Amino acid sequence: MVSIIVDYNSKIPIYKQIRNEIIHNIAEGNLQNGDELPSLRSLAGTLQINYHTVNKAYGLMLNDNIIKLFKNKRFVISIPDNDDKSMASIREYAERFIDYATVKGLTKKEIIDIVNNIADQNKVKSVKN
Amino acid sequence: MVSIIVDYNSKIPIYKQIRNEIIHNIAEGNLQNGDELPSLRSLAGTLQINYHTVNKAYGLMLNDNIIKLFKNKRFVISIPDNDDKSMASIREYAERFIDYATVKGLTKKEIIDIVNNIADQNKVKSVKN
DNA sequence: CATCTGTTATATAAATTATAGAATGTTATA
DNA sequence: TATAACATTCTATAATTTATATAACAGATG
Repeated sequence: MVSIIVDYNSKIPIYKQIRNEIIHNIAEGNLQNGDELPSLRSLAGTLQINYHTVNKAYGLMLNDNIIKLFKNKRFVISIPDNDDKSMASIREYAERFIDYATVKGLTKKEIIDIVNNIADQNKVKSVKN
Repeated sequence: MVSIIVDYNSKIPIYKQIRNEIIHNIAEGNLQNGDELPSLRSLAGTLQINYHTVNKAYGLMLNDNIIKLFKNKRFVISIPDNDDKSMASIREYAERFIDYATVKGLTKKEIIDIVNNIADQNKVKSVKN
């Protein structure tokens, strides 16, 4: 069940929220390689926003090797197997989270528990392909 | 060894970078409860930026219960023991990281390894106070 | 062909980010 | 007490980012 929810009053720009929501749907297994995304205009209509805002969100994911644009003008989830470029981003996300949790006094066990808890809700592979 | 490094060309605003750097220093154990932060003007001078920008960074941390202002004079690291409000933020950071890592095909073990790796560089408590 | 699609261009408006200066009041200290 | 150092508040400005709006264009689809 794919759902894209945006908070129009959030401090996070809408186009970033859209990207986050789609990534979350992929992580949960609701979207996977080969699945088509809604067209710019249709998603814009659903969310009641301008389609350039959707285009900006898709642009982020194009640049991040998460989706591709096919000749038939459809955006499709397409994540390459080896994407070394992304490791730096992953570590940055991780550091931001762990630094903050550490500062707030969480123990290592508590941090790992949170990770396990969230990962278990995702379609995380248990082994490599 | 406290170090605050900002990238003036980053897409991340300077005031957020300052906050991130200070949080990183606390997580690493280079700064701890009771330590004084540089004055607005002195840090602004060091970083060659306007002191209002530093003020905005400190404002984020005041709002986030990481520092306090003593007697209208000095900003001091001051992190309360129980701060339930922060748990939501911590989980948001965690979700962003784990979603992205999941999408990029990392296994649960690999994700935990990254967490362990980063946590070991921090002064993470092994047990609660 | 008519429609839907993404692309590109231009334009506008609001909000955010960053800098700047000045006035004010507090604290510390010499 | 006088001074310096400090944070606070206010106003102002400029650049950038965010979001919307409209239009024209070309490829794909039915």
